[in-house]
Amino acid sequence: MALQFSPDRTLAMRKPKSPEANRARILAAATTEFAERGYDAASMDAIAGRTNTTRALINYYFGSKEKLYLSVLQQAYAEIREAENELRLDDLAPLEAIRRIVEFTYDYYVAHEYFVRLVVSENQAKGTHMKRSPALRRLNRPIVERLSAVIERGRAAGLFRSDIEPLDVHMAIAALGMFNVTNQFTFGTIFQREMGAKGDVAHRRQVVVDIVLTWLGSTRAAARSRAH
Amino acid sequence: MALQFSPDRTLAMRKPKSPEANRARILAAATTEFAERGYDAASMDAIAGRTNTTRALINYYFGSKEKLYLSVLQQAYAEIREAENELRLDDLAPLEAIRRIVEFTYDYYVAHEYFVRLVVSENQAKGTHMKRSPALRRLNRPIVERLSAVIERGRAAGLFRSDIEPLDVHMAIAALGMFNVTNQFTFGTIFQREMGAKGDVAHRRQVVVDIVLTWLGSTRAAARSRAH
Amino acid sequence: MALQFSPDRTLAMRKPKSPEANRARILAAATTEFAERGYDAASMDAIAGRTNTTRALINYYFGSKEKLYLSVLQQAYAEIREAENELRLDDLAPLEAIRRIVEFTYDYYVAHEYFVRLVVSENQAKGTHMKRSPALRRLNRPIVERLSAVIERGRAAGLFRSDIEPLDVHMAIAALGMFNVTNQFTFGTIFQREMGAKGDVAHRRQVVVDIVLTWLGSTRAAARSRAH
Amino acid sequence: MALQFSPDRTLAMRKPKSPEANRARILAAATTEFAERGYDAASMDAIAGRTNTTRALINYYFGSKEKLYLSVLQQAYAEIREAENELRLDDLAPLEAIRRIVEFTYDYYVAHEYFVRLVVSENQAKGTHMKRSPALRRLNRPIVERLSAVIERGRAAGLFRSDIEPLDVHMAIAALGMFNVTNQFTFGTIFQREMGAKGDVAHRRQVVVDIVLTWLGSTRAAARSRAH
DNA sequence: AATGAATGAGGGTTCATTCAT
DNA sequence: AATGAATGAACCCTCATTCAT
Repeated sequence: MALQFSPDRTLAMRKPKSPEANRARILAAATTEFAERGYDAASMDAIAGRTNTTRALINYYFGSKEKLYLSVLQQAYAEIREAENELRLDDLAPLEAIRRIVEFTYDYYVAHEYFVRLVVSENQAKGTHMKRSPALRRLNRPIVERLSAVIERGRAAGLFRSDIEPLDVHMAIAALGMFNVTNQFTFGTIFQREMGAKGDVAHRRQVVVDIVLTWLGSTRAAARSRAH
Repeated sequence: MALQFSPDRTLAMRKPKSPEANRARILAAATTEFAERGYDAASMDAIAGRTNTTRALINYYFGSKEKLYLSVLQQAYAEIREAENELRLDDLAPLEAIRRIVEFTYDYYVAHEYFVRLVVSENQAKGTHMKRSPALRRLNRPIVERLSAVIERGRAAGLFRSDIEPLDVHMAIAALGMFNVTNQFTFGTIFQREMGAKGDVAHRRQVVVDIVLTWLGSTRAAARSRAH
Repeated sequence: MALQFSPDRTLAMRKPKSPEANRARILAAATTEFAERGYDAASMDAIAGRTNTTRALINYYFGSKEKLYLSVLQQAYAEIREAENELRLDDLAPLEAIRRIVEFTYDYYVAHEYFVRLVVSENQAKGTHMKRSPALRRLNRPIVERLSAVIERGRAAGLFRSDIEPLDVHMAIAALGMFNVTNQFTFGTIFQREMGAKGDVAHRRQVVVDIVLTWLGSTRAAARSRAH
Repeated sequence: MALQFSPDRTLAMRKPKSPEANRARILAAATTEFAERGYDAASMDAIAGRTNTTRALINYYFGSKEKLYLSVLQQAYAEIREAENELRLDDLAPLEAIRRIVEFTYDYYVAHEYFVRLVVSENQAKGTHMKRSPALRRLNRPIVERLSAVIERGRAAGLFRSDIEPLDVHMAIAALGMFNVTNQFTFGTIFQREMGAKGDVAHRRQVVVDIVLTWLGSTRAAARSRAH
């Protein structure tokens, strides 16, 4: 997904022929702006500026700031869902499949920081806008079903603990991957460590793989002892 | 520890006697406002409204919106640092000490959501304001040193792996605890699970304890096999 | 006579076959909108919305907002003129004929509030648009001629005073009937009395009949004494 | 009440010393604008322009367009109430007192067209704003009480009919006086008669006096015969 | 030490109209 | 004959800040 447009490409055309392209350009610019500044602070003018159009045109296409924002959110989720569909987990042994899921997720967040920022932004807004959009409320990310299937295979092979909920595994993967992006500035500053797409990404990703696989693969006995 | 602690602790009192109290009230109101809406979207007027004062007075006390924000951030970090200082880890066995750290961190985030929101907000702003404040750039949170000491004790006792960096442990603890708060709205909506201070907090906290202790306590051999 | 007649009589039908029908639908919707909000505040978009067409189409049919408005005004006057033509005054004794005129006028205003609102609106605009339309400037409402004829009959029969101008009679009838509709909200609120189509319409109409007939029927001597 | 300001008087002063004067100037300008164009069509910018200030300042003083409008309405009603208080009806015989009330009302509307236009405008808006203002909802215009007292005196003296409600008398007076102003443009155009403050004001006012006095003074028997 | 007054900039949205097709 | 696309202007309101007192 190309978020960075060369402004020159569109500067000349006053009246773009295709409204589809216009819509897409606005959506891309809005994605950047909303990801960059959050819903409230994002400016319709800034979005217009990024696309060489006007606020009026944006409202013509999307109706309002909130509707535009919801379109952005919807597309962002659609994109990650699409990417998740590309994973070929059935070809891999359970352990390798988990590793792939973790690495995919970790890398996706690093490569698509805008997605992470949008999700964070929506959470900072307490999910206000998501609540109002039936389409977004109905969202479900297939990654958890895939994850469940892999875990089931692993359990059948005696490789994974059976007292761990797949959703908790997903949460751990998401949390550890997101944190790398969401907290890169404060964490980086306070602990002097490069985060996000900077520094030793491979190492930090490997740590997450390690955490998740260790957890999933530990024996039940050990788990019991940890719980008092 | 009091759950759901509100920073706006002086909202009830109307006309404070001293300028000190005035300053404190403004700081408390600003904490709430900045946490609630983020830096850009926060309104000086709203802060004034929460304190029965005026925008002019706030500028008189703090100089500008950004300086006020930095004061808020500084105090928020000072408060968690203080709380971390209360932990009495030396009295505990390594394993129990780690458990206490994880639970403390998890609970602190749940109870002090405003702190989490401020940190997220500053990261969404890419650390812009933190960078400009020498005091904040010099921030250090003692928790990592305490954590290091505990891990060292655990290693000496042959309980913990020795190839894990304490900072990575802290990151895992912070990530898993923060995610519970930061992503409660989207995650909750998409996966139909109560997050944050709602739902089965104890279970979710126990999951985090389990993840961290399993990881720390796994054998080196197992770890080696996981890294290809 | 149908009380509460709505000009928006075709709102239900969706896609009309002929451009004629389209024009009529737009006119009806425009009547409602202009009556409801006044010329300036009326929105071409709202009119388009009421007809499931677009602003562009309306301009295509009518040329501009003002031309549309003038068409609306013209039709509104044409309609009351038509209704006035239905009165069969020659069959009635002078006194009864006057009563019928008063009651017709009073009821017409109550039932066709949109007409009253359009007239008021045009007056609030100081007749700007009417002035520009030759057709509207040439408007004549036959009611006054009919009224004159009745008064003449009444005078010949010695029933009515002869020093009263028919136009003043018409003005009194119109004023008293219009006020009931035009000032229903402020008058109703301030004096706690239901106005317009609500409350005791029959009583209020009877008051107007009483006023007009008393005035017309009073003796010249009495009138002279009243004028100092 | 001076609605027409010489703009020169205030053009030089950038920062008026007295906020009171500023408030008054804005209120005066707003009165003119709202009376001229109605609530919806009135422009905050135009009001600002009339006072050499800015929209922001007006909002600073009045909070919003609607609050400003309500202040205008309130002042307009306060002014007519004040004027009504100046009437010295007790010194006059009942018949003369009624004549004075009719003439006062008629003249007030002619001289204070802005008041009539505001009232009409609020009615065109269906009383929306008045409903929201407790102060305006509580309005009562003392003229009706004065009128009642005079009518009572007249009845006691055997001069007036006793089956007429004072409120209906007030309504007739108001209706006939208002119509002269409110419908001056359409009525004038259609019937070629000067209305409002133009033409033979004295004659038209005398007609209203005649109508009201004739009605009030007619015998009961006559009235009975008119009601079928 | 403290504050009411004032303001320029920018916020999102609605508007009537134009124009190429 | 009819319409989707596009736009510049104007709409009301909120903002953080300045300044005289």
